[in-house]
Amino acid sequence: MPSSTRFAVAIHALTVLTLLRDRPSRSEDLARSVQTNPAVIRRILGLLADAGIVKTQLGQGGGALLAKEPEEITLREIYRAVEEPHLFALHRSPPYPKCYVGHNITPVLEEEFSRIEQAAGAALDKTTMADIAAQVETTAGFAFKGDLRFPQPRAAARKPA
Amino acid sequence: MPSSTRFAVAIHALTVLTLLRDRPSRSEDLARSVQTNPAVIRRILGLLADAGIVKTQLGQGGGALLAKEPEEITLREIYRAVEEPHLFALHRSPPYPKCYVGHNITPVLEEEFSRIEQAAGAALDKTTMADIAAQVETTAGFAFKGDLRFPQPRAAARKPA
DNA sequence: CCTTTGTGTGCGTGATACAGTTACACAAAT
DNA sequence: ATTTGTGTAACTGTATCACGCACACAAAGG
Repeated sequence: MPSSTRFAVAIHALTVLTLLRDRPSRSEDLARSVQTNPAVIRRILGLLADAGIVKTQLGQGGGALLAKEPEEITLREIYRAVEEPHLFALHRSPPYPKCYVGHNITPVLEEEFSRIEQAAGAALDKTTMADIAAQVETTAGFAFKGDLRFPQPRAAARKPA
Repeated sequence: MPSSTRFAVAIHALTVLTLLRDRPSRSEDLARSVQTNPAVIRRILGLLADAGIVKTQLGQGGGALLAKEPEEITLREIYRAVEEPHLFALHRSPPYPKCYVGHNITPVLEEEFSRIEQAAGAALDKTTMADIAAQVETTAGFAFKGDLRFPQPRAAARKPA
């Protein structure tokens, strides 16, 4: 298991953005859905923005939006944007060069790991954010109607006090 | 990148065992080739032994041996023996259940991650320790002749003092 | 212009996983 | 009985995270 949960959080946030389409999402609202701190969301959104996947609007009424169509955002792009590139680690310190194996194992491992990462990458390429959003709707059992049902949509729509 | 280098170290050690065939390898010698501490090697060998990949002989002249043929040891088995099972992590704490996305995203992520791990697993299954050993010999440019050329093969074969 | 809203970011904290290291009990061979 | 080598426990240092606070800056709207 990787130490980082950024990939899962990024997909979660992007799912919200996909469902809300043109309505900007604030980091505070995304954080509530993910159950984390707004700063964590902002950092991940920053990585996604660097990759051209999302864009953000400052100020009142602002927030994050998708920068391209959900059909064009693959899981591979997201992974590359928020996680370390390698799935497998090599030795911490280089192996003993005077040993037959130590001297020759590294390029073999690199080639082998690269081959497996390519296979995983191909699998990641098969799914887009449009697919994820559709799967979420299927899991929910009913189509998304524009309301995430956050408890406090902003201030208090139901709390007159 | 995963935090652990156990997979790479395990493949390295098993390559030595494959090349040496029936000669037991001591954790001290494996540690020198990998450039680490013998206890680290013993821990990893312990995991590989639990998985039935290696066996060890105690006492003088002892060490580690393969428990099965190199052609029957796949990278997938090795990975499973020494690493955490999951390539991707879910949220640290569960998402907000009252949110449409938070309530439904987890099973979608699990299914998607499982699909990708299967693809990686299939790629890992394609390579055996026999393949790795052969690739190391190719990289070396000459076949292994039974001598790893550790500097101090035990005591001192070349150091008369 | 000034207040409100919201992002971007730097810094400190605590938790966790890992490699590395030492030490020691136990098993096997001679 | 001595030597050799494994298995394992305990401890350390280090890196990576998520987390959370705080504050500067940008944009919108009165």
